[in-house]
Amino acid sequence: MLQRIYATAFWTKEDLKEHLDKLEEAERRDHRKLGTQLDLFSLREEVGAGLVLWHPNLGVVRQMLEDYWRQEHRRRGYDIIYTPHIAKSQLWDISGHNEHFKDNMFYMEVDEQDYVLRPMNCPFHMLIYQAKRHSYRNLPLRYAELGTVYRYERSGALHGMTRVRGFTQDDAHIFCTQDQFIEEIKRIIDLVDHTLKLFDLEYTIELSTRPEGFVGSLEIWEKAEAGLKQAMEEKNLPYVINEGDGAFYGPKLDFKLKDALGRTWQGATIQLDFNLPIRFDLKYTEKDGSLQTPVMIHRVIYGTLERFIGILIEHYAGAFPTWLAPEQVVVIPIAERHVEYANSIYNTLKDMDIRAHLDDRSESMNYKIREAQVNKVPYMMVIGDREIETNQASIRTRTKGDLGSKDVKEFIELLKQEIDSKKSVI
RNA sequence: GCCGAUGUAGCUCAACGGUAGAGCAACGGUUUUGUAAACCGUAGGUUGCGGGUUCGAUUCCCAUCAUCGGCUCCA
Repeated sequence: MLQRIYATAFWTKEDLKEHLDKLEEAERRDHRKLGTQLDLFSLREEVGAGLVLWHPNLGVVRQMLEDYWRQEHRRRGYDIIYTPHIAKSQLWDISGHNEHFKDNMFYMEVDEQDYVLRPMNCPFHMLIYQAKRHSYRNLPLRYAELGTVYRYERSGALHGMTRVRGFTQDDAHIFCTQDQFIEEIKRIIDLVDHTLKLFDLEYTIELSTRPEGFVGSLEIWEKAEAGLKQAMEEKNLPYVINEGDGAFYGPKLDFKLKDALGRTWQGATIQLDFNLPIRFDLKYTEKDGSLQTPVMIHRVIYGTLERFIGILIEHYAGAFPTWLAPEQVVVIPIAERHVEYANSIYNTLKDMDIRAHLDDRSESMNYKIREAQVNKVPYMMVIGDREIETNQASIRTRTKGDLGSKDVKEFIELLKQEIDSKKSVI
């Protein structure tokens, strides 16, 4: 009989202590723990493994990410589309998913027809492309969708929000000519870099090249790989090459993010696809009138909202920057006679579209402050006799503590600036 | 899916063969407070679900679902 034994060894006591400190910190930042503590999300046995319930607090964070995403995509020439979450099995025969991913898909039968809960969005996007004739003149076409998909992941692979069975990809498919895809890839890299910088996330990039059993011509693979390398070099970004690790349908660039435990997670990915456009018989008319097959790029920026936000929770240790914070300000009247003035401040905040809450419970100021701190609310406005006299508010931040009294109007202006710029200014 | 572990109140945990207990949260009351927890009280559980062993199971056994650590796989 074989017995497996795991051990971790250290040369010195200091190394051991460092390791233990790191574990403790990782536990403190664990998104699953913070998910309960901060009332962000839950998983329920009766719903099913790997299916996330987003609570109102995390709903706010998601909305902010989605708003930012839509704005950036509109700005960068994407068309936003919506497609169904299920499709007849026939569609997945065309795409080849039934052949390759059968074990990972959810099937159902209705009216003696087989349907599939979609594991990917691409087939739908290609059908939209197919809906009309295309000319080289209107390429590239960029279809984007926050597409929710379902994949039957192995039970042992599930992990909090970062590895689940139902998730929303911030997906897009770009249809372009062979002369355009390098430029398109550079544009995507820009968007990824811009987005990850916004969250102060560090990443590493991996380029995966042609595997055994690839589809498409050697010529286009070489052009594609060279194109990806060229794009990386022109962007002056370091990357490592995973020789032969590309998908059978095309080479790809993967952006890896780290969680609190130092584990790396796949985030953004940019994949060239020489296969699906052929399977779906996609065409466009070239200058000379001939019909050509477009190059398709699959790409995600966040990857999935579930995983990305899980990583963000750990990255910020639950203390979201003001623009993302579920609750941005708590107004704390010290005694009952301060509630009226506090309420007027609260109404002003609300009118300014700032996520605020008036804590007018008959609890002590210290209790309210503690609760706001525990909930990691970025700002507290404490209101007492002094503040009412001077038309001010005593400002406390979750990180710097008491900042003293400030003019209410001026403070709200700063706060608004901080939210709009998505950067800390106070 | 595999190897190992765990599942007790909303949360964090205790009790471990003799009809479940605390703190916090919730609710009611008192208190009106100056920068991280005022005080008193009330309520809350077929111990994940199903079976078995036993006079008796939260406790032991089996199965199942879920979670956790690792492997494999992936966004």
